[in-house]
Amino acid sequence: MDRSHSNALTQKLSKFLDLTARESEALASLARRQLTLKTDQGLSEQGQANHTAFILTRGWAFSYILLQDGSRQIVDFRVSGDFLGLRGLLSPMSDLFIEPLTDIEVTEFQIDALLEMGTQVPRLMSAILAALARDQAITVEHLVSIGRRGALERMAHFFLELGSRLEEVGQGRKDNYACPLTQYHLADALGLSAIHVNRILRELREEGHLTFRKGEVFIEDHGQLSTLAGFDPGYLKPHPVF
Amino acid sequence: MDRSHSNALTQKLSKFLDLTARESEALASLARRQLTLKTDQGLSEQGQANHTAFILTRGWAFSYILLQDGSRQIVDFRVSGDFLGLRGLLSPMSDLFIEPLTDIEVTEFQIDALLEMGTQVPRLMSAILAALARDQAITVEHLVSIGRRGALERMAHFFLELGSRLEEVGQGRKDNYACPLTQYHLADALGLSAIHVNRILRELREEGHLTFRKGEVFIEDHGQLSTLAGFDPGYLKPHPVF
DNA sequence: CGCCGACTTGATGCCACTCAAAAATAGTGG
DNA sequence: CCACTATTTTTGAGTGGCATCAAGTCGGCG
Repeated sequence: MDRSHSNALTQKLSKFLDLTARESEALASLARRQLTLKTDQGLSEQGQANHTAFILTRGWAFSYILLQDGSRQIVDFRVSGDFLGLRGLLSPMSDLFIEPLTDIEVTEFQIDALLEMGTQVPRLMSAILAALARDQAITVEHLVSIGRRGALERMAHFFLELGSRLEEVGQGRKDNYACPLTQYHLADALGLSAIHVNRILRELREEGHLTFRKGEVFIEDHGQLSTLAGFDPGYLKPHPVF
Repeated sequence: MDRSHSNALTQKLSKFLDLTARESEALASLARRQLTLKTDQGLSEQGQANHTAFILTRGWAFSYILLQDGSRQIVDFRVSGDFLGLRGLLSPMSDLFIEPLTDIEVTEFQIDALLEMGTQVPRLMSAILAALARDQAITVEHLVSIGRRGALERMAHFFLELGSRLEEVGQGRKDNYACPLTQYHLADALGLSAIHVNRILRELREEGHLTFRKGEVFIEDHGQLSTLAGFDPGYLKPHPVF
């Protein structure tokens, strides 16, 4: 897997199937431009208009929904290799916002062109479906966490998932990685209050399970914590496509 | 839209784009067989093996995840016209179960054949992506409900969504429809205890908002309740595809 | 008729929220 | 480099929403 300098789209889809040289080339030609965005530049608007979506190549972003009472539900944090705004091109999505969490780099591509390409190289279409399906599996797992796990398990599960996803894209180890979130982000992602997040973090730290300090996460005993949180990374692993 | 007797797949996808006669025919040829399933026959297993998925044509089903402590999180209730098990073919999904809630009828189709067809009729592929994206939008809305809405708004939002979805497929009116769920189902879908579900239902009834009795739902003032619950059906409406 | 699943209601308790505010940290301009 | 401000983190006290425990009612069905 020595494609670290090739196209972001190529890297993403190669997680789901082995690309031939020809396929890689074709994909690479889809990338329109590299963009650098700062913290306050939302990118939900960008895409809708000109039928483009993005792949995140550096930094963190997050997608969220704002309720009328001003509260916020964060749907997912997006890291290197994740699609941004792909779903918004395919369905209404009312009011899902996407915002950089740090300064980010993204590569832009056109959905039309991608679909067009799918007709010539069918396997690519499967890969895109698989990527979409994986995102859906992640959302479902968050739903389960918020619906049926206590605050502590929920928090633990969250950091375990994050660790796995980051390790997968070479951004750290599953039990030790950089993480630029604030406790407010955690609160809005996990359906808790920021204050309670703080207490739970303390509890996790004092129990020797996990430390989250100054933008870095340490997980003491990954196996033990996985059991505690009911974390089974099965839903994250891409699986071979036809 | 007088295709009520045509193929289920045709009906489903025609929500997202206008099919030509040729396209309809091609799609119709994908359906392998009609199955009738009873309440206790799960169908997660069925699909995975032989690469088939289903469209629900009659009755209700639901998808859920079981946690190790025995609790259950229902992800979605599926009604006529919804896909069943499509995502499971594309990603691992660890342990998402799908089960009939009533006796149901489904039409089976092969994912491979569907993808294959997409290469010849590209617009179909867009429609499938759109259908998947809509399911994702629904899941996200559930996430928001559980994460950030109080029990009463959450319950109201749930019945409002259900009403819209049922009306869309001609299974009732958005403010009055048949609904075979038990309070336990509601509890596991909404992240509440069954007992609390009961109290909230009573409150909704006494406040004159909504009645759920003997498998039937009445919504008094749809507009008012929508405001109360923060329900905006935008995320449900299919939107034109390229 | 007796059983069982679904629904209902009351009492009690805890988990997580809100309100309030201080301490630590980071960012900014003089 | 330091004062100043904004953000983030931390802690305490009090409250409330929702869970749990317990038990009784209703209707359907063998």
